[in-house]
Formats: sequence, structure tokens, C-alpha cells
Amino acid sequence: MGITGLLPFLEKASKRTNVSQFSNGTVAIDSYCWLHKGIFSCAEKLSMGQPTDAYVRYCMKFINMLLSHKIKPILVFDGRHLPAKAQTELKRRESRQMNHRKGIELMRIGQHAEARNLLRRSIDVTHEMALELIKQCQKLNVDCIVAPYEADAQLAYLNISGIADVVITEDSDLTLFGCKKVLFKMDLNGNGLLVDQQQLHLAMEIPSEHFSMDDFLYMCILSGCDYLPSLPGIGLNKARKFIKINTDCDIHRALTRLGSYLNMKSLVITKEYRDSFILAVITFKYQLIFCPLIRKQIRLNSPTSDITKEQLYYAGTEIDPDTALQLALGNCDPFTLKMLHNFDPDQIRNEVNKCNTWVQKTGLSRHISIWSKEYKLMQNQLQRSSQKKDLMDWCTVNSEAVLQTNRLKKCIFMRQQDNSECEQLNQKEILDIYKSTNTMDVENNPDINDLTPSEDEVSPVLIRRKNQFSKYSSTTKTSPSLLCTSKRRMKGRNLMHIRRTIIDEGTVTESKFFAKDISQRNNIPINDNKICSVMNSNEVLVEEKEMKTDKNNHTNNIDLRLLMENNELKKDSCCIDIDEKHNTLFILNECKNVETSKTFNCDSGKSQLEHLDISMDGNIKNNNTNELNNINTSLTSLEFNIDSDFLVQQGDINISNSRLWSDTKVLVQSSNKTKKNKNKNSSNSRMSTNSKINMTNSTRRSQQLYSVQRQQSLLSTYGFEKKKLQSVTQDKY
DNA sequence: GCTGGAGCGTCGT
DNA sequence: CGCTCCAGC
Repeated sequence: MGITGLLPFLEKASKRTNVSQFSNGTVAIDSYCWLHKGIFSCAEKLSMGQPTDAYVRYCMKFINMLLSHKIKPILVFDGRHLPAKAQTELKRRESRQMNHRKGIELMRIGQHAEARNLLRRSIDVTHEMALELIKQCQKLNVDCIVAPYEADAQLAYLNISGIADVVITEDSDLTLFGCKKVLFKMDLNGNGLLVDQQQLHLAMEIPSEHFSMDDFLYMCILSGCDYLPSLPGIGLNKARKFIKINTDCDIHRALTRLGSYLNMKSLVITKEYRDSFILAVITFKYQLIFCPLIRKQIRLNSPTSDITKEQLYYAGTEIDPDTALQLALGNCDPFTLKMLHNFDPDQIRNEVNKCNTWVQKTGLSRHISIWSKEYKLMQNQLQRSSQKKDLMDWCTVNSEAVLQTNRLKKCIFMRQQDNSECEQLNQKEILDIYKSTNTMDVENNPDINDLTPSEDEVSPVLIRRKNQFSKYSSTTKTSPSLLCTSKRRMKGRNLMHIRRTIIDEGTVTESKFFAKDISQRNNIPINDNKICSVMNSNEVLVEEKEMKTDKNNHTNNIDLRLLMENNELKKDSCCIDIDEKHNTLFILNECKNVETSKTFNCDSGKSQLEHLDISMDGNIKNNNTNELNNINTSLTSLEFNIDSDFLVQQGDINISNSRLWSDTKVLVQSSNKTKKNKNKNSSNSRMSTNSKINMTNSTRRSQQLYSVQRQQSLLSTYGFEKKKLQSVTQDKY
């Protein structure tokens, strides 16, 4: 079913594109779509019970295409049926059985063409078929995951949590689950239709600042969805009209006015319909999914306290943890829970997982598996750093900035390159983070904590993002509604009216998001052999001790104090680029916006350090103090001479380590520019990453400069203001 | 102009 | 599962 006519309805929010734009990224695939189409090539054999692997070969063609674009595929499969869909599934099964009987009968009579047609319609994708594909994928180190219930919710989780950059499917429902990006109708060449959540307001004909995912969800449910048939005469257009007119944030109550708003006096909205509507909303928002990183069943979004267990029952119920894992791995039948396979991700050979390149000859995917402990580790690190906003792996403590790169390096391993659009919080989410008083506070909310994993194992989506749908952690007891949308709150409210946060340069302020772990505040080994530190005293000192390569044991000492002598390395703002081939150190002084270069000596052997960009945000402290205590210092690029595939640009690392800063880049763009411009920007960024090896140093530096400027403007945009000297008063802007 | 049901195609050779 | 067509309101 899906949402009838949703794809054409979303035309304004979609664009033709090729999957290659997600090169070096990760895609999550609704495997059912491929299997279902693949079955057509061998429907007769299957209906006759003859063995065939044609459908597996069909799916592998797509997978190989993705691998050839250096894309990591994650195949997602359906699990058990939701209670809400039990009726639908029953009807489908009956229909298939009917077609099968008729087909056999026609075949017997001799009407082969007609019989074939019916038999094709009688084939359903079984878990055994899925398992054949899963086994084939596991041979190639391609990740698979079986959802506890619907693949849709699982796919959305992978997308929202940042594990996958985009979802490939044919089912328009994915947008309702909150996916950021969905690629529909992808063909074997990789061409498809990309629907971007950030553009949904265009289809809704609502200004982006008033758009909320809740409204979009309500509209789609009203027009009829898998969990609730539509009221007679209500389609997407009527539903949109109602949502646009409605100002009542309690949708349960608002629905009573549906008839009068749409001039459909005969329309009767029963309480049963309104209750079912809320259940449908809950099923979309809080469906049970499996987090591969913590290996537990969790919910797509954290349920608010006003949602009862009875209501959550419709969104799926947990099973015991061991079975849940086996189900997710595809080892057992979702319905009978009978064991059919014995895949154990912990037995995967480490060398396959650790390696991060593609070996074309073997066709073996060398991506890090989501089931790998190492992937889990990296995600946790990323998440911890994200949580504390230790985004750049730099910190400034007691006049000493310490560079810690081992984490950064791991992040590079994990996300070789990020698609800049993929990881971004949208503008409203950022705003919500700053203005929200309770929903974001996952850790302090006992109700939510009950439903979320322990602190060590909190899923990325739960920590990094707040529930994208819920606007409040509602404490009202009026209805099971997902009550208020932010629409009303946003009305007439301009960013500039938000009370600004004063940044006090005199104290080290550690935000929940940007602070660094205390344990990390010392010299920390970059690698096994390297220690690198930056100290802020009267002059910036960048010191590199004991640079050794692993293989040849060459020592490469670079004392950057040299740079200070000619004032080339400014305290407040600089960028260093080491070109080892030419023994040259490039320096960009951002205050002067000039570049200088300096030759240095190094051993003839290969050093591991190939490119080091250090950027210090001068504007934050631009009133001057010679002290550098509070410089917002950030490592923006560190490239290792390992493999060309690892060469990561500053922009890429910004994203993998600093979701907020990189995200805000697009916030500014998207809020000020047209869709066309935005697309242009993103394609530029993709282009640059594809040709990153050929990229000139000056391009890198100019990007970096832009990055710093962007951060400053964003500080202002999001309500931060530098504290005025000798003034403690907080003024409203 | 919008809704909604019926009927068709999905692969591959 | 989506798409197209078309009758009906």
C-alpha cells in the first residue's frame, strides 16, 4: 500500500540523481524491493518448488554496482509482522493463495500465459529467499540486518543515526519514518529519484521555518497509510489543506474539525478514528528497531511519558536479547524463531574488517562491518566526542592545547569521506537543541532512560539527536497526543529574538556538546609512536616528538618553533600544511590572509604525517588578549600517508568529527539559498572529494578559511555572543 | 480538481 | 510496490 500518490506529491522535494554521489558513503537498502523484482525472473520455478538462485543474482548485480562506486551497502530485511498490519498481511496471504490455486488450474488447462501471470502474483518473498541473499552477501563481507519488524523503520534508524547516508527503496513510507534522504527507483546504472527531508516543506507548501515532520506525518496518515485507511474522500491534497489550516497542536482534538475545515459536512470523525490515528502515529514514530552497535532492540524514537505500554504494543514488542540478535543477524526465522543459519559476526576475520579499501579483483567488500567490534568502537568514540562536543579533538586547558589524533584517525578509518549533506542536522533541530528544555536531556530523563540502553551503550541516534518528531517531552495529561508541533511556537519568532548566550573569554566554558573529556587533557599519543602537542604560552608552540614510521623506523623531527621566529605562525590563526615530498611547510595566516611556505628538513624515509592543518579560530578572541587561553583551537585536517583512499579532506573530517560545525554550514546555505544553489554547492563538495587527491593545497586552505569564518558567523546566528570586556550584564539582543 | 478502484508491470532472453 | 487510466463526486 504505502501512501497512495506520495511520490508524485513529493515532486518538488525530489531530484533525479545518481547513487555515485554517495561514493565513499554508506547506503541502506530495502532488500525486499530487489528481491520482489528479482523473483519475477524465476517466478515459475519458485511456484513449482524448483531450486533457483536467479533472484539472488539479480540483487547481487545492484550490490556490485554499489561496490564499484565505493559505496558500502547495508541490506535490510523485514522481520515479524506488526499487529497493526496483521489484517493486511492476512489479506495478502489469502490473495496469493487464491492466485496460486488459479494459476495451477490454468496451467493444467493449458492457458500458460495466464497461468504464469497468476503464479507470479502468488509468490511472496520468504525468509528462506532472504537468507539465500544474506548468505551470499556475508561471503562478500556485505552487511545485512533483519529488522525486528518492518524494514522501513530499521532503514530509517540507520539513516537517522548516521550509519547510512541514504536509503534505497521503492516504498514512499520511508519518508514518514523520518529518513533524511531516500533514493527511489534506482536502476542498475544507479540513477534514481532522491527525496530530501529538508525539501519536504516545498511539497507541503509550508515555509521551511513552519514545517515540522509531525505535520508531514499527520498529512500522510490522513491520506491513508498501512496502519490506518483513509476517510472517504480524503487524499493527500485534502489532508494537506487541513494541515495547513489547522492551528491546534493537539492532533487528536484537531481532527474533530476536519469536516468543517474541508467543507465536507458529511464527514464523520469518530473517536475510534482519532484513537487509531494516534496509534498510527505511534507506530511510525516509536517502532521497534535493532541497533547493530549496541546489539539491542530499541525504539526509533524515545517514547514520551504520555505514551502507554498498550499503545506501544502496536509499534512492536521486544523479545529476549539473544533471540533478538539472532533475528537481526538473519540466523533465525522471524516468525517461528527457528534457527536456520549460524552467522557469527565476531568470527569474521579481523583483517577483512580492518582494511578499508576495495579490492576490485576479488570483488570482496572491505568496508568495516556494522557488526564489527571495531565499528562499534568508532561509533562510540564519535558519539562520545559528539556528545561532549569534543569535535575537533583539540582542547584548551590551562593555557595548553593538546592535540589528540588517535581518535581522529579512527574516525577517518570509519568514514573515509562523508557526504556533506548526509550528516547534517537541519536548522530546526539545531534551534531545538538550543531552546529545548527537556526533550534533549535524554540522560536526565528517567522515563526515557528506562527505555534506552545504559550510558556506555546509548545508541547514536538517542544521544546525538533528539527525537526529531517530538517537540516537547510532554508532561500534559490531556491526550496521548504527540501534542504540540513547533509550528505555533515558531510563529512570529525570529532567530534574532532569541536571548543570546554570552561567551566569556575569561573562563573556560565547556558546553555539554563542545567540552572535552577531562581524561584527555594531557599529551596523548597520536599513534603508537607519536606525540604531538600544541601549547599556548607567549607563543604558539607546535611540537612533534618522535615521529617514526612503523615500517622503517625513520625519525622525522619537525620543530615548528622555527616558524615563530618570522612571525609566520600566528598565535590566533594559522594553518599548517606539510608537503613532505618537497620538504615544505605551507602556512596560512588567516589574520593576514597570506600564505607563506617554509622548507624543513626531514629524513629521507617516509614519514607518516603527510598533511597537517591546524586552524585556530581567531575571531572568537579577536578583541585581542594576547593570551590564548580560550582560543577555540581545532584540528581540521590530518592526513596519513597510508593509502590514497584514506586521504581525507578537512571538510570530510569536519563532518565526521564535528557534526555541528559542518552541519551549520549547510544550515546557512539552505536557509539563505535556493534549492538550486544548494544542489550546486553539494555537487561541488562531492566533486572536490572525488578529486581530492588532485586538489591543490590552496583550495584546501581557502576551504579552511571559509570554515573558520563560517563558525564565527554561526556563533552569532545561533545566539552566541562574545562577552564584552568588563561587562557581566547579559543583554537581550 | 480530487479521490479511489481496477488493472498492469516488475525479469530476462 | 508504484503507475496509469478513468469513472464518479
